[in-house]
Amino acid sequence: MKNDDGQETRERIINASIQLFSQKGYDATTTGEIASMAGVTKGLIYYYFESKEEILNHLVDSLMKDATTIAMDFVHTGIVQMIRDGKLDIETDRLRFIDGGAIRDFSRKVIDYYERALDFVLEKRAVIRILMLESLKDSKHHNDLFRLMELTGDGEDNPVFKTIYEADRDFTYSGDMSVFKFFFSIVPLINFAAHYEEYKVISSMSDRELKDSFLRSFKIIFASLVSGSEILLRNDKT
Amino acid sequence: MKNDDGQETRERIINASIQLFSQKGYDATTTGEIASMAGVTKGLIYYYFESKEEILNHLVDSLMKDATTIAMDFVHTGIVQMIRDGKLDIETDRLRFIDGGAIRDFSRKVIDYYERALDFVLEKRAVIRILMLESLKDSKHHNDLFRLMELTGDGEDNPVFKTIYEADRDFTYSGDMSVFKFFFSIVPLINFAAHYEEYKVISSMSDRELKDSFLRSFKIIFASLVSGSEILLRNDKT
Amino acid sequence: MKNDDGQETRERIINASIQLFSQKGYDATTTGEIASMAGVTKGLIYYYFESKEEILNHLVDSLMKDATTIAMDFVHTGIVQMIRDGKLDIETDRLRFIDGGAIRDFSRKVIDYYERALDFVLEKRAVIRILMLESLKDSKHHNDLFRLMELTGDGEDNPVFKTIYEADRDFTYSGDMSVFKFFFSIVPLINFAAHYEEYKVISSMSDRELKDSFLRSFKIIFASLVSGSEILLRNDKT
Amino acid sequence: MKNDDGQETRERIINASIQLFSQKGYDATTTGEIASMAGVTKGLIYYYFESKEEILNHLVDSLMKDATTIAMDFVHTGIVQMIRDGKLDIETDRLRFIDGGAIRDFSRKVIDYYERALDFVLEKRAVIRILMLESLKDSKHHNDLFRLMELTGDGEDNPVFKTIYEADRDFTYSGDMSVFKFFFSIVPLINFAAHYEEYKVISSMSDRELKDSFLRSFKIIFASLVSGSEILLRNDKT
DNA sequence: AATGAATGAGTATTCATTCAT
DNA sequence: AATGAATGAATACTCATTCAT
Repeated sequence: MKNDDGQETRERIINASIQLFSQKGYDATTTGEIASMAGVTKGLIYYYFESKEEILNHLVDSLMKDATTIAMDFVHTGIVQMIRDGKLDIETDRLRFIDGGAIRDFSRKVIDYYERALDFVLEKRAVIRILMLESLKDSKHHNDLFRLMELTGDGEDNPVFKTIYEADRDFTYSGDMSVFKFFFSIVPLINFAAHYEEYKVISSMSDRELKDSFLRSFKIIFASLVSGSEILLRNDKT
Repeated sequence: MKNDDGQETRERIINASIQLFSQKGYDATTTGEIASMAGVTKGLIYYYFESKEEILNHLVDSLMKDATTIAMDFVHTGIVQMIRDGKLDIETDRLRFIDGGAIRDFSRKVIDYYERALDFVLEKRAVIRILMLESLKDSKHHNDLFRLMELTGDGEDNPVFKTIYEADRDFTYSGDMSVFKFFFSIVPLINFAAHYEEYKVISSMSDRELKDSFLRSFKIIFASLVSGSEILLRNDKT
Repeated sequence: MKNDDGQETRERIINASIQLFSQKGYDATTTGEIASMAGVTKGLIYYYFESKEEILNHLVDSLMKDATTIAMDFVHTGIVQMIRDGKLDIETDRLRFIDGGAIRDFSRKVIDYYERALDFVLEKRAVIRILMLESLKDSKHHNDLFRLMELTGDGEDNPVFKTIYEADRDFTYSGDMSVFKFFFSIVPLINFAAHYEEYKVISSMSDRELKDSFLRSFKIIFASLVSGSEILLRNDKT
Repeated sequence: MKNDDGQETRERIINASIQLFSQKGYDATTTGEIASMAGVTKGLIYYYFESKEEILNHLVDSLMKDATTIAMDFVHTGIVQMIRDGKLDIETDRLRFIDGGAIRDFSRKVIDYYERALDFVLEKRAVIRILMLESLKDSKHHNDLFRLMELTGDGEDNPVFKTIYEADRDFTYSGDMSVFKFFFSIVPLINFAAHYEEYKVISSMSDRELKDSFLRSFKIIFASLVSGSEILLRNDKT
């Protein structure tokens, strides 16, 4: 198959890989299958990519890059801006707001952000599956799921943190906050996307209903964190 | 290596498989690796199992069986007993309790159950990882993760449901309740187990601290469902 | 070893397979042996054929196709033509000729055909061996030997029969005729080819002598069927 | 399965082997299949036989022994006796009889012998198949089919020959006679037995009809050899 | 850009055979 | 006589990758 536009061929290889990797897993997918689904010869794959693994890396890295962009945007328009406006102050293990209006403002921003993130992971759900599969294995992408968390977290080396860090040097999350955020916020989001198709079938809901239902659940969760003028996770036994 | 008790050999094959499948995934694990880790010859594997896949099936099926036992136990000592005692009534989309004492009673039972489930998934975390990996693929075990959910759910054909159903014919969960329970209760639990080792490393917590932190998060979540004399998921926008 | 014309490589695989299958039998031949005799790698065999069995199928099917062509040719230039010329009439269990000249004419054609068939099976004797081996087994080719017989026989579904059938609707062979034709005409021919090499050694004859001797035997057999103005197999006890 | 009479167990192994070897061929039959069909463990087979090949050897050797007995009997009661009685003289390329009565006598004996041989090969048809399969391969039993022919033939080393040889030192068959006897007498007989089941199906004849039909064919063949006071195969072109 | 022939190391599985009990 | 666990070499087949054109 001759093609003037090499980019389109490359796209076809990528899309075939996404579909196959997300269905059968990386290991169980053969280059032959990718080739035939993409409508190219096996040899041609090696013109565009150095190896099968390089295709995987490309997929995951692209996803991580897009995710970073979204997270960065939230941090900037949300947290950093509120700090600069004097509406928010980050203490050792909690975020302190100037008043009830600031909390409502922040809450809206967080929920908006979560909704945007939800749209993103649903759109990219095939790659999300691949990421989940690979993050469970001893692979190069073993830690990518955690890197997603750290995107809004407290690692020295991630760009989002650096942004926050520069805005307020005292920022740090408590351990509880981190656990909560990861396992009851990011993990549900990622898993919702990863298992979307199958869950939709067994739930008999429409796309709209399902998405709304999931967001309602998140709001309940989130509301449970907001109390009075604080967002907190107390270290004393509740 | 001769061995009178073939069962021990079989166990060694199973344990090696658990370790390898959970580390590298089923597809990337070779029978040669299983054999050498189990200290047996490749041929012997096929004396005990019909195929590599049959080993996987065995692992997953065992896990599902154990999980069912735990869930059944909770339903019996928790829900069914309270209904029989007249302390709990199950309505269309909520559980209604006779008084505050009944709620505290029930809450304790749920949290105890979650803790027991947590101990279980942590102990079996290697197999949980395998289950997660396989449930993401188009495999025989594609739906096993959902079957875990349905264990305390409302399918006509699962043993736990049948038990509840006999106790109260009107029982049913709302769609929201199901989404919440799956994505913000089971999914975090499963993922906590699956990513336990790696999370522990990056969190720098001890086993005890980590487990307690996770349970505290769950309690917050759970508390947000309890209100007055009801446990509910409201269908109106919150 | 690169080769522009893949067909030549394919031929080498086919020829090696013929040699090995006919010597050791299909089951006892390994793909490794085929590869090394053909001077290719094991993997390449699977580039040209889907499986070892597909090679076998190809060999046998080719032989059957060639045999069909030869049989068809005989039917056309022999039987059908004589019927059209009014020299031959086919009755229920015998062929009736118009006169002695017609019989001599027909006899010459049958013997010529048998000689051509003999040349064919001798040339293809390696594949004939394979066919015999497989037709003795519960394999896909279990009935191919009989299909050879039916090529000039009376099945509704074979092309030769259809040709004759169109020429004379009353045509049918008696059971005796069929037994005779198969076991004392086709079977000797096929076995002559299949055991040719070994028989030649123990008989100490040259190719020419052996072939002539075999044909003389056939002529005696054939002559015993021709009597008066008929070719027949009587149903009364001889 | 415990068994007091080891012989019966041995028989079960033999019978299972006959059935399986004749259906799938020696190479494609596994010791596991033999064991399960015989109702014994794999290990036990090696108590009774040194190897899988030894089972095959046993089957074929038994058949050859029985066949030899039948052939010997014919030679004694047929040929040798007639020679001793002065009714038959064996010349270079023909058998010369004293008169028409001697021919009828001899013919009856030959046909009786063929009929007995037919009963024998039909009874042993499973082993005959195995013999045919093996005689087509480069195996230990490569020449066993020819050894069957030589049983009434002219090899220095076979017991039947020795008997005839001692009765008349001038005995020898012409090449033609040998070709005829092998390919149009023994080969049809053996093939009739080997393909019996399948041929029966496609011919729609009963056992009785089929056997009679085959014998009638043989009689026609045989009659064509008997002419005047001689049984001959002429070396001049017929 | 694209093809398709070719490679070779690897993979699950099989199987005749052994052997301690 | 009989079992069943164990072996290890072999087997059909796969697949990521290379490369000349």
